Amino acid sequence: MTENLDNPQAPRRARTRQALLAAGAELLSAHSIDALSVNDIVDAAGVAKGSFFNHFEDKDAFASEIAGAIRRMIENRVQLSNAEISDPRQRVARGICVFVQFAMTQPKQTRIMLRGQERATAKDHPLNKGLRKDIAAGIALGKFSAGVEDAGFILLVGLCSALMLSVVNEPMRADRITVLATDTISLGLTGLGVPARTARNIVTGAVRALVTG
Amino acid sequence: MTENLDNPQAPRRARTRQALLAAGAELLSAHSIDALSVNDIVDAAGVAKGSFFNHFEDKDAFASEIAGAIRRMIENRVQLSNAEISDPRQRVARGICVFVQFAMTQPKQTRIMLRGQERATAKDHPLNKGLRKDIAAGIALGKFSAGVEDAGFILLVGLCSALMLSVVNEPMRADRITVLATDTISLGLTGLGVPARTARNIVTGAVRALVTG
DNA sequence: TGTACATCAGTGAACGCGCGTTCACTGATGTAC
DNA sequence: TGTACATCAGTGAACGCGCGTTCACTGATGTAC
Repeated sequence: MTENLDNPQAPRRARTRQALLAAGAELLSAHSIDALSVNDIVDAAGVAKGSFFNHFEDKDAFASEIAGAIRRMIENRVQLSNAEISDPRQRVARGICVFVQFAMTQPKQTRIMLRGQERATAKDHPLNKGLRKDIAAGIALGKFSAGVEDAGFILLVGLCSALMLSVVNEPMRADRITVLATDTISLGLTGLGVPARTARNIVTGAVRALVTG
Repeated sequence: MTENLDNPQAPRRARTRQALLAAGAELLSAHSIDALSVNDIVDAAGVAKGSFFNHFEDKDAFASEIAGAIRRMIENRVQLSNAEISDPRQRVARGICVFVQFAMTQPKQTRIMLRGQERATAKDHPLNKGLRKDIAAGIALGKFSAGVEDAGFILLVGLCSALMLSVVNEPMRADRITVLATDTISLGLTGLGVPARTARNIVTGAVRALVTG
């Protein structure tokens, strides 16, 4: 992105690049990169075949670029939404809310994200590191049960994925999604040892702040 | 399968078919069907290219056959393991244990199963119907909190997927998996409203009966 | 049991199509003065 | 501002390769008698 600002011919180049990325995001929401041809991509983008290789090494680099952009987008949103929040229970609830919100508003990007989820529980992923840190902090503060570091992590990651999957796969009105997310995240926190009523209050607040508002 | 018994030439035909399916299971555990060529498959199976089309309409039918066989296998195992169990809490715990066990012993099939999980939360899937029925029964009996039909379902489906993903992606000794599964499923039941200590007892019993034993 | 025949499944060469990739050319954009 | 030039990105025809699919042939298996 930075190089575009330095380069006086950026606008034209950037337009082509964006057209390709947008077409790719559209197509990849329905098919794996292996199921797509470069012809499919350039036809959808309305550019010549040769242009594809002006911008991307090959199909796989193209797909990685798109997946990476989506990942960075959601990482930013989670971090932003939790910047001023210190309570680990709230941080966890708000983080998952951001994902649900993303699934509601960007179903296509969400499908791409969910398809590449072989590494969803990998410990080196920034988002997973953050979640693990929040869980550890919650345990240290006595807000979560002792010893749930690993199991709690798996519970919450799974819950978040399954919730997003439901949102993008089942046609639902926004208010229905809000209720479902509130219920599901509350159960998750309850599982981690937060009293059921407290969990619900915390989650309701998070949903109000991030999804409804 | 039945036609093989009627057909006197079954053995030879069945052998070729099995070689193709076994090679497919191996290859599909690492790549999507779109990333594989028929050449890849017949080379791995050690049969001639033409034979592939004696047995399967095309690549997609071949992949469906393999995925379907895996799905039927796990459905059978879950049903068998719960045939004599009526307590919904136990049924849920044992069902998830069967999945974990499967992930431990059949990591390749598990990867194939997890890759095709776009429909993991679909309501018409037999396993999902069963899980929903168990949750409803648990609520009716007062064993699970009121109103957790949908949220509890999402929580448990997500937990089960994330647990399997961890098992196949992170190298772990069997005893570590046992502990992790026990912890995670316990948190899940706790989330659904089962008292933490009761949940742990139920899950420990299920794990003993199905994974350890 | 042995022989002649029928059926069936396996084989791999051959086909043409569509793919990823290249590159000489065109036209747009920016720069010098 | 206008003109000549340089640079850069877009274009699409052309390439050869590997793909999915077909099919005439071979050899294995089973049947008749």
